[in-house]
Amino acid sequence: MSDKEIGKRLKSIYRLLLEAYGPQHWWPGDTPFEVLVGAVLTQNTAWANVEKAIANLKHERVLTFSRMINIAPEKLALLIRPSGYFNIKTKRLRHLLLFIHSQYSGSLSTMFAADPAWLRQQLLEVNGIGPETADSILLYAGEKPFFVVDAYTKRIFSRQGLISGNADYRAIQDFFMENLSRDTRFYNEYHALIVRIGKEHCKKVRPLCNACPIRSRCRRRVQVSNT
DNA sequence: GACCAGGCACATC
DNA sequence: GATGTGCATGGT
Repeated sequence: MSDKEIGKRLKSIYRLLLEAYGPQHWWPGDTPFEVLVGAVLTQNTAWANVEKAIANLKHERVLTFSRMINIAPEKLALLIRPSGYFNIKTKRLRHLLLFIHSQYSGSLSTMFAADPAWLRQQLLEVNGIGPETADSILLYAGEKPFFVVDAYTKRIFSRQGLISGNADYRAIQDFFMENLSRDTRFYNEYHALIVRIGKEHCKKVRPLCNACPIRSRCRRRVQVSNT
């Protein structure tokens, strides 16, 4: 398949998803700081559990940079407990906050004014910030055009036959970014739609059901039993 | 009760 | 470099 055909295919899938589900209005957060915190809390975690943790943080009024960096780690862990992995996530949040404090004086707007590629490298050096979390922060908190790759992206697009099943993060991200124009709004919506269809149709073991908007192109099309 | 969720770091081979 | 494991709560 030529590059031109791949680009058309990716845009076609995007259109199908948008027609089926409409705009997803991501990221679900009121401020860039809330988005950044949510990006850590949602690591391998259902969003509904993250919402409970965010609600706790809001109720205790610690969802700002200066408040969160100053509260006791034990208290932070207690508040984010519903999002799971609360001890490790407390450490990861603190690593991230200390990085922003030392490098950007605790200012997200200063941080996002830095060269995006350089900032991405810096974020990846923070313990607890991997490629998906870094790209989520860059795209959804900083509005920088980085395509976010997650488990659903890999599963869905390998089933579509567009990427290899053993492609790594960078290879998959390059695949999208080399075949789609670098557009923050577009990347925002595309990833959100992938998560949406992933939750409904493309879970790890569940086969696609007949209502899947891209089923006709899916290699793993399986008849669903009556359960 | 098993499986899954919008990952990541680290140990081991 | 690839593979396995710990981290943990809450919904289905």
